[in-house]
Amino acid sequence: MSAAPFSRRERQIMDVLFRLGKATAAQVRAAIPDPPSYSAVRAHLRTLEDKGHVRHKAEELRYVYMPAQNPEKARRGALRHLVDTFFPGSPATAVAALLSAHSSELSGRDLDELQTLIDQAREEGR
Amino acid sequence: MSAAPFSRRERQIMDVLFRLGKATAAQVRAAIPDPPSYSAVRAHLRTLEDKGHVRHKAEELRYVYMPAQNPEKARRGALRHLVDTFFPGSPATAVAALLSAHSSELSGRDLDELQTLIDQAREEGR
DNA sequence: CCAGCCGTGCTAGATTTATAGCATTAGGAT
DNA sequence: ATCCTAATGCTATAAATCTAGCACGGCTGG
Repeated sequence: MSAAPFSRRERQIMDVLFRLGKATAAQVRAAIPDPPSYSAVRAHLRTLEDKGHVRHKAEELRYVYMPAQNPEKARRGALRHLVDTFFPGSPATAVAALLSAHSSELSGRDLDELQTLIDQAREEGR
Repeated sequence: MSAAPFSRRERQIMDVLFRLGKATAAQVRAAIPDPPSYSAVRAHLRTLEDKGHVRHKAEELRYVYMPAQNPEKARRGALRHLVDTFFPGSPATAVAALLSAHSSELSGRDLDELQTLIDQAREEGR
């Protein structure tokens, strides 16, 4: 369990990897707002790999790094953590906040799908 | 901008404060899974206060700490960060994931409110 | 009164994180 | 073949985090 927490830089790097899916050391560095040296990024990637949070493949003479954990699982964990700390006990508020923050970016099709989910929830809750 | 990053412990402590709203040093310590010494928690709270992330009130002879930032703003920031890193470019997926993860905990009234939000989004998107 | 119990402030030290620089290897071009 | 570029592995050191312990002050009960 223990959810091995990350240091500041490690957290930044893991976030980049989750966002990009996979990336070289240089790409990771480029995606960090206040980037440290290339060397430092590589060192962090190595230690993250040692700890089992990241893995790499050799690709075109380069190393391409990616999160070791199943992305879906990581997403669920992040969601749960966020709901627990910022919307404790009221997931509905979380959904509402998320929805209203992005309402203008949602397509009609998106809204249809959400509609379906809500209808399903009503079915279950009956 | 720069989103002043926290160290591992600082992050843990801030999360507890957001979850509880306000808490004494002892309560913060109790809420941390693998707690450091009471002294260490106090030291962290002090440095967090120096940096302006936390403030305290004297209450019943004790210090009660709370986040300095507007909780609503912090929530919005956390949501945006999560969507950006785990659901880049597809907020709809994020909403869907959140919704299906908690569908069983939502009351009929909750669902009504979400319904309203979706309807509003349709209006706007027209 | 005064001893014991909280609570705080502070400082010094251990531990972890973060960084840079150097050595080495592989490929591609001249 | 040899040089140049671009990548990796490693190690030493700088910087920040994390921690514990001690000193002090105020309340409270005997």
